[in-house]
Amino acid sequence: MVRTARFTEDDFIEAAMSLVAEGGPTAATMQAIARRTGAPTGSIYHRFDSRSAILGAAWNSAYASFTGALAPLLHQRQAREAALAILPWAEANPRRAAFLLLHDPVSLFEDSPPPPTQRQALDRLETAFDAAFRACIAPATDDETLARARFLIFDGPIAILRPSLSRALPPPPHAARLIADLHAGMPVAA
Amino acid sequence: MVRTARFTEDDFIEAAMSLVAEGGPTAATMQAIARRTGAPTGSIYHRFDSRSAILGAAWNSAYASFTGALAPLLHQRQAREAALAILPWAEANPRRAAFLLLHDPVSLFEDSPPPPTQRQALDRLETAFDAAFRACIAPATDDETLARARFLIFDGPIAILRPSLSRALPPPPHAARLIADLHAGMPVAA
DNA sequence: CGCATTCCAGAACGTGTAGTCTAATTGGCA
DNA sequence: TGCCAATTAGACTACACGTTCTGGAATGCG
Repeated sequence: MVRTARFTEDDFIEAAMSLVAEGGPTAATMQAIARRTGAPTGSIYHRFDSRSAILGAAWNSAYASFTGALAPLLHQRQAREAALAILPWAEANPRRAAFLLLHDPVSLFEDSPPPPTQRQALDRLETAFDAAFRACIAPATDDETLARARFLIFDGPIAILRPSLSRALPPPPHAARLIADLHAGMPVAA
Repeated sequence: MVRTARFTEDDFIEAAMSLVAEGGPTAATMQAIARRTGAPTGSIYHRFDSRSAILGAAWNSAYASFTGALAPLLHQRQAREAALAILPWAEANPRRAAFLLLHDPVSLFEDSPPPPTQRQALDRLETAFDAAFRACIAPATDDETLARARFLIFDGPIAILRPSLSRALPPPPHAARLIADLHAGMPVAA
């Protein structure tokens, strides 16, 4: 290292995340990232091969953070606690949460897919997290139980969280009550 | 009328809807709409002032269809039946459902908002539907009850429906059971 | 039969995009 | 002090996009 770097990879990842969180995938143009970080576009391409590479890195980072918060609870077969854990995670990682949960991933990579290396890393993250999820509901493996658990642990809580996420507000106090009631009235193990 | 029209407004609306349903808002470019309908771009501009006008018309049409299917049930205070009615509606209107429920509306109009006329028409649809929703949960008006009901009637069922919507498949048989269980374990009137 | 009107048709324009290229700057090290 | 690789810097290219423009084709009416 012979010259001190003014910009790190994380600077660009953070900028891309918050731009997507605020204005959707198309808001994260290279020039918008450059403006937000104060870097010229050339410096971004010095760190990343392409725009998809930045978005892919951001996605993997946010996904790893999310699954890292939930996987231990799933392995302990605590479905309710895992669902509730989404709230403090989102409050502690507002940009990551809005980036990951608010916008549709298909729009992120529709123009060009992320580099194969990142795609493989994401595949590993996904299979590891899927294993945790299946461990939580084992021994059931039928489609209905899977869909039910996916709704109770992920999609339901995320739907409850979405209104406050899209307003960049912390989860309201009744969000936790809603999720708890959801699990009380409709247990994962039917 | 002096020359028979080869393309109608609905041709372009339908094309825009299915393009968005399949590939997100950015997939519905004017050239993509032109390709799908077989029309040159000039013919599209003969029917619509702008791209936002097409997307706005598509949105209003889909929203009107959706609320038209649910509002009567809400006025009869049948929250459970309204939530369940989303399934047959989505099965009967697969393109509209995927267009309306799968993708984030903020990405649709982020570049340029729809024409004021359409915006006002949508406002009217929204206030009318909100009145139906409030009639369903009256006399409660507190935030928690509103959020709870919104989740039970709309966001929850939509989250249950989303996986099959994004695969362009009809709702699986267990979707109705899931929604029914949701309302059985967690009634709107707490 | 030709005129007026409606519509089709697609080339052309300006803008904003992702990505490239070349040069200038920086700072540890011999 | 002078070298050299890492990094910044931003002009530049090629392209896709939304939109406009001009011309031609069709059809009801007099």
